[in-house]
Amino acid sequence: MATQERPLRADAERSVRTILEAAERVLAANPAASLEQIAEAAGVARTTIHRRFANRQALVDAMVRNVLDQLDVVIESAHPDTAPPLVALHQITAEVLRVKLGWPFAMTESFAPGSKWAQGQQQLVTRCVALLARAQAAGLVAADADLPWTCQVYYALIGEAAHNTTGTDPHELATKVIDTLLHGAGPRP
Amino acid sequence: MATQERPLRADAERSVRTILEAAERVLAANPAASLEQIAEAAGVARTTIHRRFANRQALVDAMVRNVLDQLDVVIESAHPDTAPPLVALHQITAEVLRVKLGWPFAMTESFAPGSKWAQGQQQLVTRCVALLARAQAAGLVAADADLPWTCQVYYALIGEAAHNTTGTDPHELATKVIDTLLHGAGPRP
DNA sequence: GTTAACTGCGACAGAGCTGGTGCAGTTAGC
DNA sequence: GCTAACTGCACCAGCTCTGTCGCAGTTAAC
Repeated sequence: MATQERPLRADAERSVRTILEAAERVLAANPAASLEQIAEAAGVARTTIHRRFANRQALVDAMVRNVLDQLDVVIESAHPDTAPPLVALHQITAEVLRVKLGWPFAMTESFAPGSKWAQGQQQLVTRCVALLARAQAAGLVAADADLPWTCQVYYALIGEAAHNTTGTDPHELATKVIDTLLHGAGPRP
Repeated sequence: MATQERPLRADAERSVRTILEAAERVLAANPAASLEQIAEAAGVARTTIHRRFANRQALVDAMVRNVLDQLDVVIESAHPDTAPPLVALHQITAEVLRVKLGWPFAMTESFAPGSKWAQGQQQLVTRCVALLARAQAAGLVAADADLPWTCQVYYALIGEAAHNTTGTDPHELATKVIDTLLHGAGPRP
């Protein structure tokens, strides 16, 4: 079966990575795809997936945990509590976009409402709101802004930007996202 | 065995409605739900669903067609080509929100990328861009704004607003959406 | 070099979903 | 009131997916 604690051998570790990446590709295209299809995309026998992951849910969970860990690192390394708000915001946006472009399925899965990841996600929202509050204190955000709503909009903008296959440079996209978030589409004074 | 052209009897018509509404409720909660669950929610035998809809896809198609028709009516009645842009925008936003709150599954389904509804959706985008262009001419939107991107943001904002169960009044939500779309979260001059 | 871990393959059982049929009872429409 | 349409029910056939097993061959780790 799977999901044991014993350290994996190097080749097993490798096939786990391969499976996770293939699952991302396949499930992004079709969330209802079978394990058979995932195995084929990974160049692996279906039984191997079952050996490494107890069931489909365990596989998805591993994918989600993977991106959540990445997001944690990304946010931490942007120093959202000490760096200038706009700098941190830009840095985080670009990096989150990079993660989202690579792991779209796992990303949407982790953000699915009412999932087991709700608490982990709530933690992200809290940090996001905290950063926005710093931006507010710095005058970047209106004093009377609805921060949870702004945070929601921020996530949505990142999601939309990730759909834009044209501008694939994360930093360029990040600039657009933050510009839209702060100023909208209206005329500038 | 279904989707015939012969006019349905009144009771059959009624059960079709019941099934569509139940399907919306069930599939919104779980897109992978079985027809059995939908039938149960509709207070109907599963075979009845099969009698009215050739297969699962036909059922979903009917749901999507239903909302697309609603959206068409909604947009048309707001006179997007003649009414003042801001008025039309607000009117459309509020009504679309009303539709989305009632048919979240069908709505996201119809907007799924690469679906058979892509062309119908493209038509909506075109009309949306046209309306935004009028708003641009009226000075509501920056002259150098990226209209397709703005339209994308507009859709995303509507989607997010629909997740807000707190402010359930469509007009209130519409105000928030348009305000965010045009001005973002930054401080007002 | 030995051993334990890993993999592919073939096969299997079980479960769930789909789509269909026939029949008896009810109901809308004329 | 008559007829055709509609529905629920029981039942069935077929399919796909999941999860498991054993075995033979390969490979990493000591």
